[in-house]
Amino acid sequence: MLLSKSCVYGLRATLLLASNQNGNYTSIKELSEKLDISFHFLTKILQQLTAVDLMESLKGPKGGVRLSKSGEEITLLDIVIAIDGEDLLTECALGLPGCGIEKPCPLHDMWASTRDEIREMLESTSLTQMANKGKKMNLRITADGKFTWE
Amino acid sequence: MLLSKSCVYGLRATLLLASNQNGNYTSIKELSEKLDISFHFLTKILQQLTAVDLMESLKGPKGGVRLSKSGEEITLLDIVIAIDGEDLLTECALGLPGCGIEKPCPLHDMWASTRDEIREMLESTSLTQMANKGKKMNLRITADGKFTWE
DNA sequence: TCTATTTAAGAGTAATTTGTCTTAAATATA
DNA sequence: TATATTTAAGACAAATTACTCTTAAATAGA
Ligand code: FES
Ligand code: FES
Repeated sequence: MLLSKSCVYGLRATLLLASNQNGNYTSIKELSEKLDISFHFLTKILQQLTAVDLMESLKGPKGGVRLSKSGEEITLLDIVIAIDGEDLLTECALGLPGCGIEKPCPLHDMWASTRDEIREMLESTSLTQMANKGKKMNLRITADGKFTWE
Repeated sequence: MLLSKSCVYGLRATLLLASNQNGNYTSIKELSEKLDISFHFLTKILQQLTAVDLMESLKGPKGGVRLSKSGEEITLLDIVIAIDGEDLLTECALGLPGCGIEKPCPLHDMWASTRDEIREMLESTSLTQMANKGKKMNLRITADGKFTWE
């Protein structure tokens, strides 16, 4: 799997947040229901995003989470790195320690270029871009497809 | 992680087999020692390759494993699919079921093209090609780099 | 101030992946 | 045929990932 489940859940949730960013807090309960993700699990994941200040949270009634800046300023890469770390983008395809430095593995050239392309793709795409695309083309971010971008 | 550890171990072992393919059987013991992989674990992994006839095995003294055809005819993709399955090359980046069909997810276009590129890269590269490259450029297929392509 | 609501934190469970160990089956060779 | 060697198979254990549940802390609003 390219991305962990946690990461995928984090992406889905932040896409949703970016899709109707209005300054208000959205409760994790609401996110978890719309996205059909376990509430407690999603809470844990989103905590990782608030920990690195990609999100802000507020406890209590009217509380919830919101992006800490405009969704245009947050890239998919920001979310991926916050949750899965840099491994995907730095590790050797053969799992050898210290990709690239000293002695590369036989797959290095091929993999390094594909890997850079993945990074480029994630880095050049903002949450808002993806959310807008999803909204405009009515794309899917849940398994059943019942989700609607209001 | 792009590839599972099992898959990576399978690739390393088959690269080694391709690097000195002479019709003889190589014992898994020898492979596991050269590659610094647990013998029993590697045995299990290679069984998956013999199960799909990418390798042949022989029990007893002088026994071991060998590629069932020329390493030029076996691609990296063959090994990856035999061990990790098609998931990496067919699954949705957001983990949604049925990538592409019906309603794609917002990442679909981007991911599908990157994914095809990964497939292309694995499919167009044979074990022998990689092994020759490794031999010629003295590249690394173990963590410590002590391994030598005799 | 009191209460209901909501995130934070952490313990605990389940599933999957990774790795170990033991025994059985096959086979080359003496 | 007897023995040593090697893969096959399967039970088992450890580590990681995925998920659940309970309790604490914060806060808006009555
Ligand atoms: S060293 Fe293996 S991919 Fe870089
Ligand atoms: S539907 Fe998500 S990548 Fe194809």
